[in-house]
Amino acid sequence: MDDLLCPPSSFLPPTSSSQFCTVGHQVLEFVSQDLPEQWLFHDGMMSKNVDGELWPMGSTLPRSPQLSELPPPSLLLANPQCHAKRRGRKPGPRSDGRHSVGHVQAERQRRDKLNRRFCDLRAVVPNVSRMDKASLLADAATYIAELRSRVASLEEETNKALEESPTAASRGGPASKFLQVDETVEVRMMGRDAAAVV
Amino acid sequence: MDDLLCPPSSFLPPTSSSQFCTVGHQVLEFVSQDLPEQWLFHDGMMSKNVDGELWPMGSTLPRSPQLSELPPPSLLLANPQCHAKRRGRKPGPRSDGRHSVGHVQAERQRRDKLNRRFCDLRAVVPNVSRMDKASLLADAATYIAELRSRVASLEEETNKALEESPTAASRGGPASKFLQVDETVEVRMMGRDAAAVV
DNA sequence: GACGACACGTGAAAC
DNA sequence: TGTTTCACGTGTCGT
Repeated sequence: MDDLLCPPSSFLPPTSSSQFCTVGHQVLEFVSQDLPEQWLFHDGMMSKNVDGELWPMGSTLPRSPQLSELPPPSLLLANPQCHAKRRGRKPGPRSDGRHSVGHVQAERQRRDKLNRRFCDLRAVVPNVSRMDKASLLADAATYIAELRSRVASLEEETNKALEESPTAASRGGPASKFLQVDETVEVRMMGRDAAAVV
Repeated sequence: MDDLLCPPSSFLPPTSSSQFCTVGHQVLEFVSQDLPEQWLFHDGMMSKNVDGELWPMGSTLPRSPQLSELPPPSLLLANPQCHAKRRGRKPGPRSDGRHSVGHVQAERQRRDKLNRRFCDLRAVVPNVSRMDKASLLADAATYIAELRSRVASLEEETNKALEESPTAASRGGPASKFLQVDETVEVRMMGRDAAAVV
């Protein structure tokens, strides 16, 4: 049942490892190489309607139909970036409406809002070393610090270059981007035998 | 016993609300203005030893003494940034060693590792609009995009200024090479954790 | 009391 | 095997 939501074309051999050898630059390359978890672009509301279909012994939670309205399967097949292999717990067989019916829904909504934010944070951070949430946060922090230091050095260099030739700023160049390679090469290991230049 | 870990000087009036007005810019100002939650710098291992002391009906979990070794109280008083008001659930009255004794510890360790990462992500992101985790992630993503666009514009400006006056490049800079970013950078592995750009 | 945000313990999958 | 990461439901606290 799981394979219906995640088409087999996006499935990978279980021997993952050692992909994306020299892909690097810093231009936000797409990250659709492996997908070990659900860390991909959250196209719309996707990770909402997972129970009742994914898990065979689904919970009988009365999900509100205007919120968890699952898209037609054609649209589902067009977007192979749902969570490939679910890791967590099953949606529990609870739902005895004792005193927390909408609470579990609200918590679920909050949870996958947070997961969406994780997804699009991962979309803007290159070189995410591992796929954990913790590593993503650490890489985001180091990337922000690195970007900030690069901005500082570039500002300093721009000031020096501009006081060298004050007329340079008013010209229109052919917009060829350059990347300063000293002091910010920073080869980062992505696995056992792969690296990426940031 | 609780007050020893969290000194009363860091306690807040219960009427929190409306902090972090316009503090921002982007220069990594310190964020020690209000502390509505535990989003502060995680000085060392602090959020580990919280149960059994904070909650009156604490769990009787046998925490390993070499991991949750709390620092001397003098160091604790010097750093008043523990979590002020705990929000979550109590550490459950379980701990019946049926089949998951170290599992709850491992999960707890993972949880506050993630919280530490949240803390030091929050340390490098300015303008954190609200104190939620979700807002922090969203602000981090937008801040990364903003920093990146600023780097791009600064690089373009630097290049224009440098190709206007080519004597600036041969100035006293320490071998500042420039590398065009459109062509592939070939990283060659020299060992297990070393690489060379050729 | 309802809503929002967190942390907790726990089952289950991946490594 | 054991370790690690994740999602789930739930209790609790503060608006």
